[in-house]
Amino acid sequence: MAISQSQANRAADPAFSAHDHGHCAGAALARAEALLREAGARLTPVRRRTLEILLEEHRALGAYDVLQRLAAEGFGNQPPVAYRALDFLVEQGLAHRIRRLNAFAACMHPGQDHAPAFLICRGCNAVSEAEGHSVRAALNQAAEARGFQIERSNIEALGLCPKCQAAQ
Amino acid sequence: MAISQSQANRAADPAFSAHDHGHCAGAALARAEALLREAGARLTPVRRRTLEILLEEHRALGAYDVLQRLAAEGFGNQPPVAYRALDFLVEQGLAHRIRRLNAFAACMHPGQDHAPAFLICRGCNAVSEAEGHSVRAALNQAAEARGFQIERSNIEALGLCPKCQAAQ
DNA sequence: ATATCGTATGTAATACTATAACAAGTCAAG
DNA sequence: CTTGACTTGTTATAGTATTACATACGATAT
Repeated sequence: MAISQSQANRAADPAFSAHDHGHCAGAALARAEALLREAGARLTPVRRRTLEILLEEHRALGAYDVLQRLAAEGFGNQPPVAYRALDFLVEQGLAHRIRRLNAFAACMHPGQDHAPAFLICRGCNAVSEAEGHSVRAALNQAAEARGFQIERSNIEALGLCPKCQAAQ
Repeated sequence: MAISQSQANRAADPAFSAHDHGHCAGAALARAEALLREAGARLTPVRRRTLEILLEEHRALGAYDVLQRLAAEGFGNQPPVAYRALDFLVEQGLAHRIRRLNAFAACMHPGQDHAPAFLICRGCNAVSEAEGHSVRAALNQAAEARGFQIERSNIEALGLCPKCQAAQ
């Protein structure tokens, strides 16, 4: 058989494999617009452009990377310009902060109540937003056993994606 | 009954409740010494003092907080002094980096192969190193399903500890 | 239309976190 | 007692994030 067992069993992960990214990013942007309309929040030009920049790749970008892009396109070039747009997107659930990288990544499942576990490839810098409900559940249980009330959490893993493992 | 159900079922968490901290910290320090001897690494004065400082409380300290303490005690007062000691402790498994806080906390279970899930109280700043093997297992499974190979991970939750919930 | 109020943007200044690079000192093995 | 690995100290700089304030925009109510 030509396909290995691990590949056969593997869920397709857009972050780690070729896919129609135009569709992927476009859909996320469309959903974002709808969500904001519903929430009564404004997707202003800086915010929209910031989200588009994050959506370009399945990677996390530092605030200053984003700022540089924004400034080159005529927006302000001081840190708060980027931080405000990024913080807004995070608050609205349209982006995530990747603490291990001091960086931000577009949310791939905006609107869906999801529990992202981030898989960060140190080979190609791709960031996958893995479905982590089971991880979250285990974390909730551990917290509950101690009477701790979780408000926010971050679950991140660093390692190698399938492609970069093969490239070794 | 005087004790609530949640309290009765609750595992005692040293980070969130009164305990013999002298013993708690002393034991961790003793284990650290033994581990380093075994590993052939040196617990120099700066390193030892850094670990002691972290062990004073169940809290995470920023590198510059530690540096200030060290400098006041006659050690160097430039950032690398603190970062080097802290990085050493983290490498040796005697301390953990809390990414959400850009800070460091002493490991409460040095030597034991554990999978810490950090519970960070935003009320009192206490940091508990919860046992997270089940969390880690769930994360491993999510990663494996995507063919991702985890090398390091960080699992952190922000919220309120039992005391601070009551204090609300 | 236009006055008003909350929100958003732009900028300057600064605070906080982290690393690179090099010199000098320490310690154990040979 | 010398070598070589490691540790510490210092200078300088890079990278990340926030505070404070001024200006501009946009929806709403006159």
